[in-house]
Amino acid sequence: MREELLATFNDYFEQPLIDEILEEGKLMEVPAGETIMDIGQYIRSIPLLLSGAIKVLREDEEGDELLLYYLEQGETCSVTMACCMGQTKSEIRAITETDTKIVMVPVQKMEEWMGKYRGWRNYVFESYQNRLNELLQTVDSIAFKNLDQRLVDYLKKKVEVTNDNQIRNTHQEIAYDLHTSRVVISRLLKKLEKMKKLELHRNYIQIVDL
Amino acid sequence: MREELLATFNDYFEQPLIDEILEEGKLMEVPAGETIMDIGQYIRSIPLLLSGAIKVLREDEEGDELLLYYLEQGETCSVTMACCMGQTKSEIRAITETDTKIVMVPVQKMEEWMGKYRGWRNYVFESYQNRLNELLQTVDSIAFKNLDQRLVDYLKKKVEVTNDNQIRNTHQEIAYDLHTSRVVISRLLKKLEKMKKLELHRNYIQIVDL
DNA sequence: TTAAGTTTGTGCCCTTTGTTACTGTGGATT
DNA sequence: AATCCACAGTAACAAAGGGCACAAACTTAA
Repeated sequence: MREELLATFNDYFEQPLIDEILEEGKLMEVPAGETIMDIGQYIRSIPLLLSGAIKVLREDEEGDELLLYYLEQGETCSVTMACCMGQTKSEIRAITETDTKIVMVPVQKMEEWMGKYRGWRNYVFESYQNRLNELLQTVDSIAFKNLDQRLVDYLKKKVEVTNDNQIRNTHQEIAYDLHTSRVVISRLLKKLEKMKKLELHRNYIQIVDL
Repeated sequence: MREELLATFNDYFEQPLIDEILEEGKLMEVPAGETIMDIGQYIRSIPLLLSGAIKVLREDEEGDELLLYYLEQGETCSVTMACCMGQTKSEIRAITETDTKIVMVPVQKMEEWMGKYRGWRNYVFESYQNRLNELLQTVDSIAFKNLDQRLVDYLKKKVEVTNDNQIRNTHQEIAYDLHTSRVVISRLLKKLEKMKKLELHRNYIQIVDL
């Protein structure tokens, strides 16, 4: 765990902080597809992502979903932090997109470190900034772009995050992430296939050139 | 200025911090409708809102707009903070919705105070949290709701923020905020009028019961 | 092998939202 | 009074996206 922590966070965190994280944090290895945080849950620790990717999504009262953004190596979930600090229930759901390694840090420590370590403060700050910017991107996407473009962006991001040119999802799953219907996604994917940007197969999509 | 600062921020800030703000901050009185921050600008100070309301909006490349949220008394713009800290250009535009009083604090001070004052640190964090939550609301709104509901929400919020049951805007202005066209807004407003929820007049809308 | 379930393709129609174009109206200007 | 102009109302049409139904293809289990 020490090596992985250093590899990912050495640039941000001072040595004593690394030591404290090693002492207080709990390492978790989570396979892809697990829900590690759900809407309405109370949260007592925040995740530092050592490797892999986590997708963060929002749900409304009727159970309709929407992908907000992915967390990648070295990142943490500011929305979760916000919930921790405010002692409120989680506003989001987090699902591992790939196999991941996560260090879970208890909330009390995170508050303590805020006063104690400059590196931690900067990191937390930077996280908030990144999350705000990602959310702005998300807003842009749903407000200003049409579904064709959103789908292409989604596929690109997926390739980047999973580091795999084959997207192993059903059309229905993609539809959930983009908050639309399976039929619509099938239609748009077919259009992209005709444009030679990808090839459709059963249970996976081969990305050619987006 | 001292009284206004105390009235708004006394619960958050310790006395020496208040004194520093008085010393370093610049008081601005801005009439309604002024752009106090624009997309692409570099930002060297962050605003603390003493009274009034500011609307914060996003714009895409084609100049299409979308209202993100309002800032009210005691709040500050975290997106602006994020830009300051990251030394990047503003991602948003801020326009005074009503007449406002604002204290502008230079960025360097704000960073200095982060280490020095617990109250400031908490305030800044809480601001980020509020902004994140507001943005999530915005995402919900545009992702999950249809225009009818978004318009009603918009009008409600406007009444709350301006503290006035008459909304003094043209249909075109409302259309810009919701990123749609004037014709569509006129249509929906007419529908709401038929439902006795409001009365349409030239240049203003009388809210009856939303 | 047969049956059942999952995934994808597609046609048809509906709703929501956006666009264009034209009309009317009240206020301001000359 | 004549003119101009910003604002609002409305009809007609277009486009994007969603819903339903059904077929086809493939997978898994019995």
